[in-house]
Amino acid sequence: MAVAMGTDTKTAILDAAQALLQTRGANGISYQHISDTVKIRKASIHYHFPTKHKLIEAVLRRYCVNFLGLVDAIIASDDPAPVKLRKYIGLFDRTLRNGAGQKVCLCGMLGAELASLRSPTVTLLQRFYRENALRLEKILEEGRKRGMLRFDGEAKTVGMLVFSLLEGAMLLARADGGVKRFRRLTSQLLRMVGA
Amino acid sequence: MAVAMGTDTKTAILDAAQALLQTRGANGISYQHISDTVKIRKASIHYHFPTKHKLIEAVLRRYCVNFLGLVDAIIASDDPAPVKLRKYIGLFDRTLRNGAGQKVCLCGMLGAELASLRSPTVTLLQRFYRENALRLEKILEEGRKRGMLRFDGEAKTVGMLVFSLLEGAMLLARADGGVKRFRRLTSQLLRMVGA
DNA sequence: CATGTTATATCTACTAGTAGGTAGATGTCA
DNA sequence: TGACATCTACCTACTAGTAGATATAACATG
Repeated sequence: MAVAMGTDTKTAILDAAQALLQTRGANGISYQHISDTVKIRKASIHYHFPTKHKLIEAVLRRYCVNFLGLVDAIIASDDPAPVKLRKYIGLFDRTLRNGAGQKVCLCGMLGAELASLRSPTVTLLQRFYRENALRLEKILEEGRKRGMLRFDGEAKTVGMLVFSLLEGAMLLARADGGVKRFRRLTSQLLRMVGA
Repeated sequence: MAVAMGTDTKTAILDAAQALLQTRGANGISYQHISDTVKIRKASIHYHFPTKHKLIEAVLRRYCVNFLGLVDAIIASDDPAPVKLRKYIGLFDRTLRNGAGQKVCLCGMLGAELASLRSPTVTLLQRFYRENALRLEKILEEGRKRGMLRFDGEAKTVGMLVFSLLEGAMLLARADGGVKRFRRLTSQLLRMVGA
């Protein structure tokens, strides 16, 4: 089953690459690292993803689709805004938990390495940031309108603020304090938007 | 003047390394990059800093002392808390501006690359985070006591939140929106602590 | 004051290992 | 047979780090 096998391998490569990217970053990993994890030869990875840039781009593309899909599901639910917000934060919390406290958001990591990335990847990254801020704005605005959230200022700005904080808090929590600290920070954040 | 010359070179190496670290990260730079910038041979860098880890550690150590020194000066002034907070944020703002929008806080960058760092560097990084949170707590608590700041929750937690946001906002602003976006985020932050 | 000594600092030239990437043979299945 | 997938073997470029020669300047001694 050449086609099916190939697809599985491709997914396995993407999975391994993503996990490595989230812990060590783009400049901290090599095809050899991925090869060791997936148990496939280095050259075979090049067959599926001819260059490292293309591989990173593919990982990022898949990550964005998945992540924003989860966010959209949260938004589509009929939960009240504070619950939606909690669930949104839960996505980040889960990443921190699943990676044994060593993984951060892929886009936070790549954001730090921005100078090493190429055009399609950078554009994807920017879009990811914007899409998240946009969705948070939506949740916040709706929550405020229904009196379930309370904060001053534009919902758009607060949305960006929430997103920035989550990315920053993940980095800091990984270095010091772990999930526990992350939760203390997000609880405080929720309090500050009146949730 | 062997001694004086050596000191200057050492400083020049630290300066170049820091600038490169803030834009490209630890895994994104090499002794050759520094050599090109400082106009000294690669081997001469090894004379001053035998290994890359030692060099990074030295850069970080100097950065922490400088940065915390500036923060302490802000705290020691008799400005009201909201002004102190603004000045503190100004330190990050300046980094973003000076680096033509390409530099982020050294400790935010190294935080992302945590998995590639070694023990003394990691410890320094953790200390830097704690020291900043501590100083912010001080400013926040004092401001609230005097009625010049208004927020719910522990000052300690809010201090960590402010710091996390600043680190996160720098990363995001560099990728998308620049200094302008950074300022919009920090203005909103100030608003949320009643400044 | 001239001279030899020593420590500091820089250089050229090298090593072993790893990086990303390629060529081409081999296997495998429809 | 032919497309897909994987392999071995290799290439060139770059990595961190080392060895050893050389320059320089402060210092001690006759």
